[in-house]
Amino acid sequence: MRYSEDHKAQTHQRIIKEASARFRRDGIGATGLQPLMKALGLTHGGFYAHFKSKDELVEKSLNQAVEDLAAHCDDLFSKKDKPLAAFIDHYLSNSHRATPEMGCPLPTMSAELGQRGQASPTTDKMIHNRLSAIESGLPEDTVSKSELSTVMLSALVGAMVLSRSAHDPELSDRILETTREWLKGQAKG
Amino acid sequence: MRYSEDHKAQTHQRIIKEASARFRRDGIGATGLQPLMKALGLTHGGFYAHFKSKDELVEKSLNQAVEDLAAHCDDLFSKKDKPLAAFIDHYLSNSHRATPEMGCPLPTMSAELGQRGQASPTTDKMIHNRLSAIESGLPEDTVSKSELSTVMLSALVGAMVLSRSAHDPELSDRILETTREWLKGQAKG
DNA sequence: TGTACATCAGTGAACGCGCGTTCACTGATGTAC
DNA sequence: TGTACATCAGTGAACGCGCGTTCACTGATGTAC
Repeated sequence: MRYSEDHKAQTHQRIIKEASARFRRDGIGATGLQPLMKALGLTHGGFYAHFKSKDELVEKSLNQAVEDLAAHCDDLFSKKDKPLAAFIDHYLSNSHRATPEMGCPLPTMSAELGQRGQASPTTDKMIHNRLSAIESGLPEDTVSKSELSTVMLSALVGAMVLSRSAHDPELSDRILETTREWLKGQAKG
Repeated sequence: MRYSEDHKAQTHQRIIKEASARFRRDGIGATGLQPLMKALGLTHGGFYAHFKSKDELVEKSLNQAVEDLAAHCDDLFSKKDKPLAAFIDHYLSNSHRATPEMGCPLPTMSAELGQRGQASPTTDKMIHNRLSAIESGLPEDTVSKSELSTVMLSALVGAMVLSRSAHDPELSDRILETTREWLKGQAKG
């Protein structure tokens, strides 16, 4: 072989990783396959040796992002003693707002996935992951954990969408901070 | 004149109206000017007699949507005795979920506006409108009206984004219903 | 040890298509004389 | 009353461009004999 044994698998993963970042940062429709492959030092023709279509790449990128973030989330929930507060702080942080390409796909991709008619079980898996993470961080004696975690996820996603689209930095900050502190208040029970 | 005196102004408005619907339903990038003009029985060449670019149309469409929804909202708040509960019911209704083209631009357009670098004072105006509407519907004795209305708007927008992107109808319904009932509980004070 | 062949990840030209945008033009009307 | 001209909303062909996708090919490697 001209390449090492797992070379193709590595390239496959590199494409997914780069795509998953670009889809979140620029949007799915605005991400071209040609520039994407070029950024990896490859030519666009080779793309179809790895994926049968752009839609398949979207699906796989989403899956990858879900797994990465689930791992990251588990990590956070196992290390901190107040994991839910830490999660909220992280989700509604300036750094998450500034780096959509590394962040949660829900505020960046889900609207477009809906519009493209590309909602899939993967989208649901992502939502369920987030919901159960939040739920596991709620105090034992919380009355309606499932309901509260649903509302909390809605507020997290909505606040990030709004703060990213606000033109005035003060408005953007205020949305983030207010929602963050309020949710942490709720998280205490 | 070949056309009535306000003919051009009418066409101008028809373009804005159709665009504002398509932008919300399909996304900005996925909406072509050619199909848009065709749907109005016009040819695409004439577009630039009305707008200097697609971006200008986006901006004006958003402005139009903001004004329409503000009017609709004022109407709702003046007629009902529990306007905030009615607003929440309406925002998180099945019918709003099913007709993004007639609904709030925040869940449908704001993420893309951010990604396009097209966030503008109009986006902020839309957010401020919604915030003050919600705030005006909160009970007199609410402790931190401004904070609560911010969180409520985040939850409204997030719940709509999530429910529209969910693949499983049950999950979609559950997000809508749970957030709706929970927010109405908060609205009571 | 040397030669012929198979493998296969990646190459790059080409495909048709729709995009946003430009522009010379049309043709029905109102106005001037 | 009739003719020449100005107006201007809308027409439709054309522009260059990037898109997703296809495909015949390359060339470095491992294998067979």
